[in-house]
This record gives sequence, structure tokens and C-alpha cells, in this order.
Amino acid sequence: MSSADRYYITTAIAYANNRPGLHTLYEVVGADVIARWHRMKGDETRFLTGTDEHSVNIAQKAAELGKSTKDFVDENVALFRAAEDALLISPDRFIRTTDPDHIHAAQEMVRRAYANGDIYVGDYEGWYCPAEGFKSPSDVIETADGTRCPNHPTVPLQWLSEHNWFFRLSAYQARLERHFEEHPDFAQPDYRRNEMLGFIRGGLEDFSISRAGATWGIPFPIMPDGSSSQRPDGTWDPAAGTVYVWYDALINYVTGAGFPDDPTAFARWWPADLHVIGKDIARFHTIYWPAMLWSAGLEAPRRVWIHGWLLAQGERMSKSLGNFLDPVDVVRTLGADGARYVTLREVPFDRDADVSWDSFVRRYNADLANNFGNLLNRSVSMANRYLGGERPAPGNGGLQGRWMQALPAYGEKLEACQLSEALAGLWDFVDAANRDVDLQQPWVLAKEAGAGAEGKNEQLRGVLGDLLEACRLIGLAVAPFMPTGAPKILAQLGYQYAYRADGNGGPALLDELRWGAHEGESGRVAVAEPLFPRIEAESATPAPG
RNA sequence: GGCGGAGUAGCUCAGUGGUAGAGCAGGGGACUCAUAAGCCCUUGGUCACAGGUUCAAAUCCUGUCUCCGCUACCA
Repeated sequence: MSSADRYYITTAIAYANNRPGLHTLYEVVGADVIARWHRMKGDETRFLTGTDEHSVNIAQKAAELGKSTKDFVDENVALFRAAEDALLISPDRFIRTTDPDHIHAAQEMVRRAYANGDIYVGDYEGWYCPAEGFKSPSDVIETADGTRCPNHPTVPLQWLSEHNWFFRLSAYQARLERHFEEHPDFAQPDYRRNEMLGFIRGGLEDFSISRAGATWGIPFPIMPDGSSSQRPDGTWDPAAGTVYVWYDALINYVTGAGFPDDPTAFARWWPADLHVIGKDIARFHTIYWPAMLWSAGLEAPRRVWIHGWLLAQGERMSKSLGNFLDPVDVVRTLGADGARYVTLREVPFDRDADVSWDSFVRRYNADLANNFGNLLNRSVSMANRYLGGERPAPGNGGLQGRWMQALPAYGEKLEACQLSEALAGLWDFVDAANRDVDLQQPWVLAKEAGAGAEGKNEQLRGVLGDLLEACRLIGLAVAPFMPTGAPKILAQLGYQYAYRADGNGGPALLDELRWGAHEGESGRVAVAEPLFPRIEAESATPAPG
């Protein structure tokens, strides 16, 4: 992986029509871990996440609730931010598509596409629900009365045609194909890349980028004759319509980098190193988006990571089905660190995975309470009991060798977005440390040393020094996953935690992760206290639905 | 329909020619530093099915069944 000194990572922006579920925030947690990893490594890091707030659906929903659209999205955004705070998400900017600079950026992208000859006025045809707006063919149902909108089955649909702006995606087919071939890592994982490549090879059609009727959206900046739609008083001519979907939502990634008004920032942050997105929007991010950027004279992002969905008993978690986990519930039971760890350990980042409350609790107990939590607890307890709280220097026993293998593998998996595998490998090291305790039997060494046996005290100090060092390394390495757990782990071991709450500010993580990085420093461990108390089944909140 | 992927222990999965594996869950044991955790041992599988190639197949080939992903304008 590259060791660039700056790292720009984004998530998809969430549709602000409701409160968030864990299945929505899951990708944000994953991206947050990667962002924190880079911050701690010392890369200048920018992590962007936020909300997508335009669309007729949102305006409609707000109207149904008797609220102004802006109040409605403000309320939902507050719920997102609260849930993200609970999960310790650390965006450098939380972007909203209603932010003024974003509106400006989207309009500028449209202007550039126009200047480049890539947009033109055409006819958009489709089913139109008078109560809601245009419906895609997959979004309508056949009833005895004819084709209807599932949300308004009593209202007859109309087949409408309206003048809209189209983006000339077809002009970019060859360049896209070449880009995929020259940059095999651009879209990942591989099977998603192949799907997208197959789609490109099948031929690309232009897509519409404006809507004539909608008012809750970014004013389209250009009139059909090519003149500006901005009036002398600064307002926009509603006859120009609004920007539709992708020329609004996707633009957030360049807005968040400073486009177009802060060229210095933009030159620093663009192109993005990584877009983390869900599989449902892979096509828009890996095909539409590069073409849109090229049209504006900008570079494509370096990498797009496409993750899967969280399933409940084989079905996609969703708000409409009600089979989702509330992140606040999960945090309440497992703690923020536990919730983050368990989610990213249970779900491979490259595909769908079935999750359940039981599987989360089981994973928490096995990995955090029993394995790592207990390793830390028993190590600190023994240092207190046998060495009066002194923290001896690490030796160079078998654990050191294992660590020198485990660390590079961990970093590689993490940077390859294989978060679950990264943790699995790290926990092999946890297991090795636990096995070492039983192999070395420090309690026997302590007894022998107490009886005056030759060399036993040195041996005991070496063993405990190794164990405490293993705990330090694990605690620091998992800090991106467990932002509040890590400082507590280090504190139990008698170390200062050098990083700020968002992971910035400390020494380069890879230096700290060297075996024996602090061996010259004397120190004392704290009183042992379980950091990840075991969760009994009865006390766990049952999963809703 | 087309293209692609997958079917291996109760669960999640690894394993691409050479006597079936891991973690979790279940059972037993010895220990005691520890969150009754950890450690050791262990019960579970005709590797979807049927043929074929081979001295040898979960692993290669053919066919069948089942499941999943992609197959354009939802945020």
C-alpha cells in the first residue's frame, strides 16, 4: 500500500429520510477505522461523511408530516449525528447536500460539463406519479387497474415526457474501459470490478441530470439556450429545473475537498484515495462518477471499495422491513468500542453477512471479554501481585517473533479494506499470548522465586514483561477500532496515550508498534479492572423485529 | 435468458491433485494469574448430486439440482 503523506477517504452520504440503522452506519464505522489508522500512522488525513438531503421523496415525506422540508431534514440529520457520535465516528467534515458550498460546487460541475460539450437537452420519459414524481420501471407495480405506484396505488400513473438535461456518458465508454484495465485496484473487490467492467463493455447510455418539476433541489444553473439561469437579483429561474440525483449527491466528494473555491485545499486533497460505498451504488461511483470528473477536467478517485449488506436471517436489513439493529442499542450493550469491533469483525467488508444480536454478543464475549480482555486483566494482575505493580521490560521470547509476523499482515489487511481479516489475524496473536501464559506459568515461577530458586525472578520478569508488551501492542494496534478502549488499555499498563480523540497528534503509529519501543522506560501498571465485562445473555437487549 | 460466483462439521468459513481443517457452539480433563475467563484433549462432515480423467479429486472435466450477484437513470 502507498505511504502517501495525505489520505482522503469518504463514505457514501446517507439519505436523510429517517433515523439511521446500524446497516447504514456500518460503512461509516469501517471508513472511520481506516481514517483513524491513517491519522495514527501520521498521514495527513481527511475523512468525509454526511447526508444526502435532496429529492422529491424527501419533500413529499416532509409534506406528509406537515413540516417544512428543511426542518424535516434537519431533524433527521441530528439523529444521524447523534448515532455517529455514539459510535465515535470522527469526520473531518460532516457534509450536507444542502450546504451552500456544495450547491455551488454542483452547479460548477454542471457548468464545466456544459463547457466541455457533455450535456445536452433531451427528452426524459417515464411513469409519473402525480403524488410523488417520476418512477423508474422497477418501482411501479401492475394492478388490475393498470400500472400504479406502490406508495399511491389509488392514483393512476401517467406516462410523461419532459425536457431534461442529459450527460453524455456514452462518450466515455472507451476511456472507462481503459481506466479499469490500467487501474485494477480502482474498483474493489475484484468480483465487483468485473461486474462493472462487464457493464461498461455492454454499452453505456446517457443519463438525465435534471428534473423540470422538482423544487427541493439544487437550482440547475443553465437555461436550455446555454445562458445562466441566475437572475440579476441572485435568485434562480425555476424554469431551469433542479439538478437530479448524481450531479448532486456524488459532487459532495469534491465539495468536501475544497472544489471549486479553495484551489489550494483541492489540489491537496483531490483525488480521493478511497470512496467506501455499498454495492447498490457501485455503478454510479465507478462508472458515472469518473466520467463526470473527467468531463470537468478532474481526476478520478484512486479507489472505490464496494461493501455488502448486513442481513438478518438472510434478508437485507432495512428500515422498511424493521429488521434492523439500532446503533444506539448496540452501543448501550456492547459499548462504543465493542459495537465497532463486533460489527467489523462479524461482517466481512467485501460481501453480505448475516448478523444477529446473539452473534454480536457471542463475538463480544469470546474475543473481547474472554480472550483479549482477560489477557490484559490477568497480565496486569500478575504484575501487581508478583512484582508489586512494577512493569518489567519486555524480553525477546517467542511472542516477539510472532508479533513481527502479525503486524505487517495486520496493516496490509487493514489497508486492503479487509477489516474482518485484519482483526482475525491480530487475534491469533492474542491467542498466542494467552497460550504463553499457561506455558510459562508465572505463578509457579513466582513461587519458586519466592523460595529463593536461582534465576526464577528474572525469568518471571521476562515473561510478564513480554505479556505486558503484547498487551500494549494489541491495544495500540486496535485503537482505530476501539478509540476509547485503547487509552484505557494503555493506562492499565502504565503508559500515557499520546493520541487525541480522533487519532491525530501522536507519534507515528508504526514506530510505537515496534516490539520494545518503550523498553527503556520504567513504569507501573494500574490496578487491574475488566475493560470488557462479560455480557450475560439475560442482560442483552433483544434484537428488534 | 445472458454473464459471473457459491454449495465443506450445529453456525461462520479456510482449504484448487496426495490420508478432511480453523474459530465459535457442544463434551471431558488438568491447573489457578484472570472477567467460572484461559490452557489441553475431544464429539460432529458419504466436502450438493451423478458420471469421467488419474496410482490418487473437496480440489481437474462433463452433466444435473439449489442459492446468490450483475444485467441503467430509486437516495
